[in-house]
Amino acid sequence: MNEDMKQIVRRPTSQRQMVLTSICQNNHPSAREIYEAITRKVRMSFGTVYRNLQILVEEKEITCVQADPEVMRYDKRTDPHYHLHCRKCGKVFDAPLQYHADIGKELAKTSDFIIESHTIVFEGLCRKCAGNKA
Amino acid sequence: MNEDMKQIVRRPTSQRQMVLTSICQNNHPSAREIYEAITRKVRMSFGTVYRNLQILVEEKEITCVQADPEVMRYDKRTDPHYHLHCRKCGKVFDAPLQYHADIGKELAKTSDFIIESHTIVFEGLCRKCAGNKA
DNA sequence: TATATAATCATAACCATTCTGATTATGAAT
DNA sequence: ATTCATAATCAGAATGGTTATGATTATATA
Repeated sequence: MNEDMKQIVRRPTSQRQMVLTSICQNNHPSAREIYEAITRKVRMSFGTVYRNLQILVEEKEITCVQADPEVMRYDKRTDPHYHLHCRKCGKVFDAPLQYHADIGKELAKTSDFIIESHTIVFEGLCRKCAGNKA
Repeated sequence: MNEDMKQIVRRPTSQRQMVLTSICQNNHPSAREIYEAITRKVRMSFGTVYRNLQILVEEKEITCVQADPEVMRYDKRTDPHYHLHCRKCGKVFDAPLQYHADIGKELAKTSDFIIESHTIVFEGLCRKCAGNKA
């Protein structure tokens, strides 16, 4: 029996469920936003939020989105899609644009890089911020 | 004479020139990498590196690239183009792929978001890391 | 040459994220 | 049910990238 063979058996916890629920109820929240939403009702450690975010990503229940340079954001969606990032309020939105799975095909021919996935982030202003005279 | 009217007159410095030169001689370096490359030869404060990076971006002499989740990287190129990010070594490379200026056109119609620009990051393995059995 | 102020330096502060060590909770075996 | 092993939690410290501060230095212009 090898050390590396030993696989961790996860135990479901109310804390992890709350983190997941919070993500599902919010638009691409950051760890801090999740922490604040939860601790308005119950007590939870910041470390617990981060650890459960990692676990949920590992388990493919959520994905993380690197679209806001300031902070990592989390997404209830696990299917590949693109994002909009508002440079004013920092919020991230799903882009209503079809996913182009073969966008890297051309690249795979001309490059010796092994492409596994790709992301597209559109920068600009959300409706609300554009309204408030950009 | 309004306070806001007062415009800063920049003075060229050897430090800023060294930061710029370092970026031109390296592949998408981070602030730390620039700092280390320079301080191998002369003494320079970390704050000076960061401040000059900001200035060079403002002056559009360089651009910053958010492709490595760990750290901000800087690019001698100022024309729009895409990037490859190696998930193993973290290095960032230019993607040999034509820039599609109108990729957001469709989106502009179906979304109320004001799109100003977009970025594409391809994730995967660089040649070197792929060689070293991924 | 004097003056105003931009730039530098060293260091502290800040913020997001990760780690640590003690304690608690849980699933499985007895 | 009780015990046991260990996953999960908590509070707080540590880490690492980045920004701010305050004193000092350098430089463009009068």
